[in-house]
Amino acid sequence: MMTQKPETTIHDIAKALNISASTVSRALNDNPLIREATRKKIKQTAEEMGYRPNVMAANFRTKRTNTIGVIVPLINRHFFSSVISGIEHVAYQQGFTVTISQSNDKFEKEDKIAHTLFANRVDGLILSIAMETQTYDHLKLFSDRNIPLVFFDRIVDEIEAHKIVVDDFGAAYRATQHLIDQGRKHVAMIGGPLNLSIYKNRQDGYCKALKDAGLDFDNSGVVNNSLTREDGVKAIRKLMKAPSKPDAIFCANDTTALSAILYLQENGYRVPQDIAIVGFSNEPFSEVVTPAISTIKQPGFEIGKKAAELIISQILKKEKTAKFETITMPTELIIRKSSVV
Amino acid sequence: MMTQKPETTIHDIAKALNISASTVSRALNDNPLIREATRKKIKQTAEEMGYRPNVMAANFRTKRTNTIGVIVPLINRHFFSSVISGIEHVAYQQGFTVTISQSNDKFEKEDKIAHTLFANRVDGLILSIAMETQTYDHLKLFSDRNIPLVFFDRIVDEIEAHKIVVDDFGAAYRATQHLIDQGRKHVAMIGGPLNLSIYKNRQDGYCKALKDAGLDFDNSGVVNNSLTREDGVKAIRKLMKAPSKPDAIFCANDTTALSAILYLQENGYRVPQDIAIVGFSNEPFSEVVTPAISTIKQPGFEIGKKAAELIISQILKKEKTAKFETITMPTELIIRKSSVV
DNA sequence: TTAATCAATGCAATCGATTGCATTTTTAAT
DNA sequence: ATTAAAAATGCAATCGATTGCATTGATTAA
Repeated sequence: MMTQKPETTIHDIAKALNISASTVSRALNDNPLIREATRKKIKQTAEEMGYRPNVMAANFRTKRTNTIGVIVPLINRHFFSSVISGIEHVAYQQGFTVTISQSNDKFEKEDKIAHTLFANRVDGLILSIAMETQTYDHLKLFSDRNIPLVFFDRIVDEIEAHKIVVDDFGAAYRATQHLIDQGRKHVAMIGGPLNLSIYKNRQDGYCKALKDAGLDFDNSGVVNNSLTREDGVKAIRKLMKAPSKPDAIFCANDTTALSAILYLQENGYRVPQDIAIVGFSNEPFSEVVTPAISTIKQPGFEIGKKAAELIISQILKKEKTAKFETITMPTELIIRKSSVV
Repeated sequence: MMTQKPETTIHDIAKALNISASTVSRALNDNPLIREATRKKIKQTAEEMGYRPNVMAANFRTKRTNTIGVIVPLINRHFFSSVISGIEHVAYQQGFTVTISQSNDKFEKEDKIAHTLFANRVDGLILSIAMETQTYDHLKLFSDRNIPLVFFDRIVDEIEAHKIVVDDFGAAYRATQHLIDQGRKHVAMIGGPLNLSIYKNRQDGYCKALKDAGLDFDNSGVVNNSLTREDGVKAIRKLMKAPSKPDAIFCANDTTALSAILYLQENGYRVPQDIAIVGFSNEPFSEVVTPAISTIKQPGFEIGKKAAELIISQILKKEKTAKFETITMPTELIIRKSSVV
């Protein structure tokens, strides 16, 4: 079999042209110190010799990897994969590489991944924390050493960093208000774990809307769970067994909204006539279910783009003085059949 | 502000313990040459000194990155994100990092990404090629240098490598046969670009099923396009304008199946009564649309796991002699309402 | 023409871990 | 106790690109 031909290095090029390796290095990096003619000749020779820069050597020397780490709860989830897609889009344009991991909503895995990415010297980290996560030492690892950090969606208040969120409170408020506008009096809610601010905010928005409308807020009208398809079924079952049945439900995601709709239909209720439903996130299925699910659209791709832009600008600028900002991306209440008779 | 405290290196540890750096290095890597007691002491000191290995230095020296590159057409696509999820799952267990890029189905981007990943010295590459891709020099880059390569789904016949596919031919055959079993006589097809073998195979399976059933194969009964939602609408419109209207349609993906269903419903046709539909891929929405779409389920997560296993085993074993195999993963025809009256 | 200035290029150290080979220490056997 | 064998550790080169500083060559002003 063929033996690996050894890679050509800048030293080989230098030798071939009878110049020094430093000049070659500078020329290839378009350093203005090098004369145009020299640069041209060097680049041409490099081309001819099939030179491929050894990125690892450069990274090692410069202490930069041009790599952005990303941790999401689950890659295989429309919102998150959209965000990743946006991140990758921007990162690629700027010459960065994106390394992706999923926490599976487990703290332990998130912790290990963070350490791995740290050890791999990613230039920055973009993440949305796991449902389980309640302590943040693994993230302080980054912030303590001034490695840029950007949170999106599921953010951490305790750590100073750029954060990208949507106006969960406002969106939930408008969703609930919309249900009330439809004449509903008993608006229940299926909510997520309250240690995550997004779910807390959605719930607060829901409560505020009820209060502002002068509707009684009855605690039994809210069920919190982890928002899976199965948990959704348990939740809707519980809600329908309560003494005062709801005539509308605001769900903290579309998955549980779907659970609710299917359960209700199977049990002889009509959606939206008997019970109106609004979800959150605008999953691809929401548009095509019958009835189509009214929901809050979150701009996943844009969030990803913004996150990448923020982290790259932090990576590139030396000044670590930057004020950290929390950016709120716009949402849109999409009204479909599930909430309007 | 605080100044960056310099990282501790193995030399620092060596100095602290008055031993050599090589011993430290070996101890930390659990090299059996080092005595148990020594190892223990070293590890403890490393811990105390807050030692963090410089992965870049190690990578540079060992010429391995423990990184697997992945290129998919679009991250934000259920099948692909499922595969990625599977890849990440296995890679993580084995201590590998996964770098992900999307080609957006553009050859040019795929080409650039491949070069970037190559320059970054990924230990292996897993990919599903872009619709546009017709030449493979950017992939030979890897195969020529014995860098493991695994194709999945959209494979390349011209390059020797492990390949993971599903039995597109058989699945399409069964899907078509299923439609014929329902008494349909004019089964049309919405197909993909034929330069991709998966679409070629699906089309061949469809044709074979028609022939075996003694049904006339009428060329006007097939429309090929790039299988987007919009193209699906164009395709179904074209099919319905043809002189002999179909009474069933096999679609090469669920997206176009959905296009067809929505178009037909808007235009007064009943699905499945007037026209039966079968899709391909089992997208999340397919189950919940009305009517639910009959489709072929592809095990994305499993494909990802298998791909990762294959590439890692290649990376770890020195022998480059391995016979390349093409693994066919099982599919399942899921019969739902869209094809059965 | 000569010194002074600026533009190009070269020298050599450096980044931190790994590893083949040499050397020392320990263990076992006589 | 002595030596051979085995086990543990150390030495020093190495990976390839980068970069501060030194040096050379070219240009300009006096």
